[in-house]
Amino acid sequence: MKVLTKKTDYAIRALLMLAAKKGSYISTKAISAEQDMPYQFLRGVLQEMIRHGLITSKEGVQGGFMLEKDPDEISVKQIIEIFQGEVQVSECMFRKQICINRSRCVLRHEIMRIEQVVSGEFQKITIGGLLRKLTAANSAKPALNESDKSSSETT
Amino acid sequence: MKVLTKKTDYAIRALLMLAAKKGSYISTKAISAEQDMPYQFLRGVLQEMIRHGLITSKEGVQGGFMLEKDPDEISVKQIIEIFQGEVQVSECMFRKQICINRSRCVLRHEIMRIEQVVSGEFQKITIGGLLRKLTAANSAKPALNESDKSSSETT
DNA sequence: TTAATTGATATCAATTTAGTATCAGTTTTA
DNA sequence: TAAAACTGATACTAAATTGATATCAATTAA
Repeated sequence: MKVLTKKTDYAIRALLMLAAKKGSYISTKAISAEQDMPYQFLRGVLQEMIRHGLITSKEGVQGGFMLEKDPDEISVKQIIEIFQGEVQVSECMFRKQICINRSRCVLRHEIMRIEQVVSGEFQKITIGGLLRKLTAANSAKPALNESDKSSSETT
Repeated sequence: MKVLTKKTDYAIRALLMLAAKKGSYISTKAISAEQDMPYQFLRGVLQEMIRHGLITSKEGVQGGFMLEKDPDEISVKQIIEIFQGEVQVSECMFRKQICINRSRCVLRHEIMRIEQVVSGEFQKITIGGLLRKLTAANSAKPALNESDKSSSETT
């Protein structure tokens, strides 16, 4: 059970970069190089975020993307919803067919409770919040955007 | 973002039926008919659960499947793990590559916290618990396994 | 012996996910 | 003004996952 897709992951990390340099344009090339994401794929992700009003762009040389919204107003939940759709359980089975039998209903009720929990947790996490943690981590340790194998838990 | 796949859904509901008639064998045919699940697909799901020791089977006429474990010892988390793998975030990116850069690490930390929350919620829900809710619902309202459009919220 | 059943596979189609390629248009700058 | 560095908009592809079907062998009860 995988929670985040690549698109969501790339989107969040791109937004973190844009938030860190709010007010200036950063090119797809710069983001993809620094964050190690496939260039063309990232372009698609960024364009999708323009459509959703999270960022703006400037064409041509010195162009790129810039954060549009307040980082504290962008939640991970919003980003997930853009790239993976609403946090929900089993699409059709609980929504379209509307509770076929009791065991489905009982199960559905419990699952929907979890849906709320998960959704709420993702809403709590914002780009602004993540960025502050990121900056705090950076000031504690010298390396800024380099590889960091010291804090690696394999989990 | 879909939480449960069909396999997990079918598995849970099949287990609920087996738990309700613990000690006796129920055939795939009976389960698939009552719960409206595709016969061959369900067979695969049931066989997978045998391999994981949740149920046992008896071949031949009057054969079928029987619950092996205590319903209170079977959590939805276990079932998800059988059919969808461990509740985790973005496989490779946080595990295999072990924290490539800081933004990934910070994000990972938050996501892993949610992972714990979600996982914990799924662990709380057991077949036994669901069954009790199911029975309580059934005694409140007459219909046992029939369609139930009265308690339908479209969400 | 036959019908009902599971065991074990093999196969398939649709969807989703991840990624690549291309061409047109825009803007800076040399 | 022309080239280079960009985005906009699509079209395409490959691989993985999901959901489902089909088949044949073995087993068991009646």
